[in-house]
Amino acid sequence: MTQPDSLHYLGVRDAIAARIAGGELKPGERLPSERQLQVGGGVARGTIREALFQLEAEGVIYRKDRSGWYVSPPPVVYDPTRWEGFMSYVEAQGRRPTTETLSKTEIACTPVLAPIFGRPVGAPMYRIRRRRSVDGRAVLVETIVVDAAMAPDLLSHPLDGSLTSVLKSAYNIAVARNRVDMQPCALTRGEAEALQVKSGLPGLNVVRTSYDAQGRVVEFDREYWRHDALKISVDIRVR
Amino acid sequence: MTQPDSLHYLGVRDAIAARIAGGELKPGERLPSERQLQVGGGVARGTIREALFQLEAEGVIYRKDRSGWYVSPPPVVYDPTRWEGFMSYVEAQGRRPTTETLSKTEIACTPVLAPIFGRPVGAPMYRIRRRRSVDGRAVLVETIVVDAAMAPDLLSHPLDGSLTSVLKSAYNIAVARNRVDMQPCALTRGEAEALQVKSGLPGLNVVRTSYDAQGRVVEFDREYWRHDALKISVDIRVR
DNA sequence: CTTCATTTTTGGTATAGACCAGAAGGGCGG
DNA sequence: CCGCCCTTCTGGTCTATACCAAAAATGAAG
Repeated sequence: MTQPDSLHYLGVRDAIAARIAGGELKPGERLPSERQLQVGGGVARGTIREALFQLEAEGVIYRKDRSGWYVSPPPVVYDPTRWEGFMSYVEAQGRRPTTETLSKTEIACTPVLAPIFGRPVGAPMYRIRRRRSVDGRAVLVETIVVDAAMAPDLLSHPLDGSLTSVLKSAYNIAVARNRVDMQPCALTRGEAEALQVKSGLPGLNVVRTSYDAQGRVVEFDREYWRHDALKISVDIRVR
Repeated sequence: MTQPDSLHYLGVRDAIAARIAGGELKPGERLPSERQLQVGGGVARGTIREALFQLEAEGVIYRKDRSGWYVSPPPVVYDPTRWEGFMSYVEAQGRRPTTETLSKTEIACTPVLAPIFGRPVGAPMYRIRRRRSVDGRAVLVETIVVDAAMAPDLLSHPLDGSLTSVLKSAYNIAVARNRVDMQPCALTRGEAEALQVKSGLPGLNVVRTSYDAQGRVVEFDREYWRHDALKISVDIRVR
């Protein structure tokens, strides 16, 4: 798989990357349109797009559907072992976090959820869907499930902040253990729509299960992140 | 960004995905060629490729340059907080790990490495480049740097196994702390070539810094993973 | 000023055709 | 049997064109 350095789209890619690295185009700024990038220099739009796709995979640029290509802001650093919640760690990095609650409903425990929570199928659960943004750009959508028996009337509390602190202050439920799974994925229909990206774009699937001191599942959370919005950082002392 | 379900390439994608999910095509098996997938049903090769790219992003299939598309094997689970080394945790999952040493050289400490190791620029260091595979498929390339003063004559030891255990048994150096950073990236020229993938494909960049009990940097390791080869899993007790 | 409808621009999808370099396979000669 | 060459197949790149739907810009009307 040797590469001859002479591929057309790689040249286009590097030219654009240079303009970004050189500060000519700043984070959040819009790139010239694909047709403008052709300039007339005998390059097909498909070739321009190939270059843009590469930069997108690198996290250098992102797109808004039918609006244009934009320079990506720096990613948020996330340490799964330190659990302060989205709002505080984004703020700690000098960024502006926001949360929107997309829906909150009471559901019946499904066959998938039952073994996770150790509760019978049909038991009442709360499901909360939220979208979280950094500096106005949506970076993740999440679906949280909580056992209704542990936190009755949860949905009447404010849900646009830290759910963990609501559970602690209103129900005296403390998280003692966290299990986090992460895997690259493609964003499908539902998540892509909520993140306002094209379906099929790469993303990161983060599944977090929180347990209390008795080992009961407090919170089951599935998050879909934009692949370019996150940087994972873990610092551990070996026992 | 509503999507009308009627897009041609999504239909093609789902048809192929169904054949894989249905067991007609098994992990490691080769898909029919792009031109064969056109069948004559009035679909352009570009549309077929669009569908294949999506499945690739999802980790369902992967490609070998100019050879064909293949069904992906399941990913390896990796827990950055548990540090047994590549060989043992891959084996523990019933897979066959292999390591090749691509190069091993003594280098002078660079301006980038100097502050990491707390050593002057020009100090002798060892640099080891390795490629690691699972069941015969290359999944990562890594570049390890070790301070030569801490592990004199390191390069004469066998390097195709666990480096950590070599450091421990031969030099009595134990890792007390690990720092791991992970970020989605695009695989560039060098890594892509070593992994035998096309340059620009998405990957995961893992940077691990290991410290001993005195806080000295024992090992600085930069890994580039295929994006579809890895699943990250962390389990932590909250203090 | 705001509001609403229209036009323009933009990226998204799709077709068709072309050529290339590398992989794979077959056959030939040793 | 092995090794080498040549052909075939395959994905990789690129051009050119076309049409669509959504976003953005524009302009008219209130």
